[in-house]
Amino acid sequence: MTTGNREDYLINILRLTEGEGVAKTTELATYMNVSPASVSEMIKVLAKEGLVNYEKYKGVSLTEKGLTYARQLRKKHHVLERFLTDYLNIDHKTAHEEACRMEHAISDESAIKMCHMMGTPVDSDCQSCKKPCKAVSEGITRITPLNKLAQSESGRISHITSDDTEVVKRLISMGFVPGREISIETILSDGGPRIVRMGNATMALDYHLASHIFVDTAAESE
Amino acid sequence: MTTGNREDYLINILRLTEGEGVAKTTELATYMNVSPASVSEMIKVLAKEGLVNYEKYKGVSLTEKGLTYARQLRKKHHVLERFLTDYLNIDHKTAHEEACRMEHAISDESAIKMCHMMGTPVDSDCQSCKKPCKAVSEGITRITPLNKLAQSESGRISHITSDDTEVVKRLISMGFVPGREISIETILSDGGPRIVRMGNATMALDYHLASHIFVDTAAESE
DNA sequence: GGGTTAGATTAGGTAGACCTTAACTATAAA
DNA sequence: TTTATAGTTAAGGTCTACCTAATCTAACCC
Repeated sequence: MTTGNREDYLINILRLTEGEGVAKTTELATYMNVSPASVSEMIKVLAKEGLVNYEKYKGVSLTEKGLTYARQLRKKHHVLERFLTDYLNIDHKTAHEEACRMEHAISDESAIKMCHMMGTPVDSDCQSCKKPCKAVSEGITRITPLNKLAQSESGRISHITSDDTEVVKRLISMGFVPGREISIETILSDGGPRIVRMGNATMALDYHLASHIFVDTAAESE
Repeated sequence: MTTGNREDYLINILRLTEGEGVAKTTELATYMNVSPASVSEMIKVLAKEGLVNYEKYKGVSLTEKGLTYARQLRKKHHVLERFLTDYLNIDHKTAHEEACRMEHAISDESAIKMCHMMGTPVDSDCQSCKKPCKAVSEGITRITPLNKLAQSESGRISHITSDDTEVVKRLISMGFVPGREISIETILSDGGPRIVRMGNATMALDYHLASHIFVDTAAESE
């Protein structure tokens, strides 16, 4: 793992190379408010770690490894930023600044799980983000809204999603936490409440509310 | 703001001084796996910032300011750790390590709001945490157990939960179905039964039983 | 092709955060 | 009062990250 600062360089290189193929030293220096000399120096370090392609006087670009790393970072940033604004009600500017700090501290695993928790792709124009989230929530396993599950079926909560943040918050506070095992005890009527069991708690849940909880039926027992 | 490392020193001083009044240099050094010399040095820095009381050869203790700071950090740690384990299903050991990193990055504001989001006090022996959490968590979501509702208050049943499946089933069979409007007609005594009205039925309900029914008081008529 | 110049690189240096070892000093218990 | 233990200072090392100044290169124009 590299330092937070190095990670910032990577992200900025990603930003600058997204359109063009390479980022120029001066360009990057201006962007980051440091001297070109500092950039040259840092680039060499990053090159030594195999994160950037570097040909003297020709500008930098990310290697495959660096690209993955940088995208991952950006994803973390988005995931955190979104969490801060949507779940904690932090204003966007503050959330952004905070995400800038936290993106260096959060692990890959947590970022992905956070993404799942929030249920939706984090950033519509972030491919590396969109895909894994989608993939995990739809492709790999059978994800079904809780209200579509038959009696006695069970699985693991994959994610919770709703247009309404409040609904998500409420469900989570009720204990519908992604990752937990859940099973349908009883279905009272077709469009009626579901009685479900999670761990050693049983609860009855409105049909409509249940539709926001997505269950991975492939992951029964651990 | 100090660096992450300095913050670690503060937390560890807090830990070691919690029982005794002061932490000894060597003790702290052993605890943190650094030389006593490093501790002496750092202590001086922290003293200069007004975070610790330091008398040569007499050990360190936190000043009021340092105590607040350190408690805040510990709170952040707990809040994050709890979020990681409960919401993201990260195992405890990993969550702890990650919280150690993130506690230095998260803002006070976010930590508090995160605490609110999770609804419960983060740490039972952390006063500064206990209070605000309770207050706001009840404020924001306005989901209240039926037995805590005041007379003539009303709302919509959000969910029913209990360790005991039978209890949930019984309540459902009595007509306490999520989604239904409910109001408190009469409170017989503080810990006594509630007489409630749902639709055109009235019934009396044991105080304890009522505690399993959660009512959303914000959503009266939809 | 040769000169000019903008841009990039190297060299060398500063500063801060931590850490270490080694030598010295205070404290308190025998 | 002595002495062991704990604590402190001094001196110095490493690492990260930055800077300025000087040098170098590529590329473009004539």
